[in-house]
Amino acid sequence: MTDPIDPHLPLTPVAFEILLCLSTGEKHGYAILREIEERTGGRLGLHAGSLYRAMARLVDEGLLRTVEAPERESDRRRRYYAVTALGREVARAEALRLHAQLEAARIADLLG
Amino acid sequence: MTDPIDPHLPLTPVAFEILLCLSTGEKHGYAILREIEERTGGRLGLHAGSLYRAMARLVDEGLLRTVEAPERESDRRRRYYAVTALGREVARAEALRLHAQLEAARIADLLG
DNA sequence: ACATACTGTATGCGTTGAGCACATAGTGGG
DNA sequence: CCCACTATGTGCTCAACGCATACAGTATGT
Repeated sequence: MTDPIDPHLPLTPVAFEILLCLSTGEKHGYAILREIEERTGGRLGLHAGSLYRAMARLVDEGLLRTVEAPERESDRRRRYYAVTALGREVARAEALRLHAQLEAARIADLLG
Repeated sequence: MTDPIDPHLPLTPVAFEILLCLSTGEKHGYAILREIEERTGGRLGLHAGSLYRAMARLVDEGLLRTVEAPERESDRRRRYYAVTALGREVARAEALRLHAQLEAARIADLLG
């Protein structure tokens, strides 16, 4: 059978960050931008343009989907996104791949 | 002061794999190819062309350097590579970045 | 009411990195 | 001496991102 997950790997750093961010709840683009900026301490210089394009692509690939804005939302410009079941599986597979890589890094004595 | 490490991050998955591989000793390209193929179980479909081009780029950026072939080497086609001091620092920084990402993944309950 | 700054999404342009096919040469076994 | 395998490398193309820029909605101050 053809694996629905494998062809999406490896995820780009940007794509993986987005999926991680949305794994903890539905959010709109700009909120994701600020969250990643804060979590990485600005180390991953993520530009707005890159983010919105990446999200559009992820929707296209079926890893994300757009959702209705929550009830109390006042700003009608905001577009909310959620991770699909497939997106969650892909993110999990990517996390496992990275985990294996870090095992190798530990063996190579790059970490403590 | 200008940071010599940051501008290299994030590394591409291919570049990081190569640096990891060479962290455990000097090797030639094809050996790296087979080692990555085996370690990732073929999941990272690394093509020869991508590998050699990536290595040339890493040499250009000062993360790798070419070295003399070991004494007992019989196949004169082989070109040996080693990680530079900068390359090792960059690989370490990338490993730390990924480690932080995986922490976030664990919080998002993507891992066990 | 109006100016201004900030929030939020999006597109145009150029560069870079990788997939894939292919080229070419050296090595070793039957 | 074939032929398969090892080993490195190039041409073509496309995907993803950095950066600049555009533009609309929102909030704040005077």
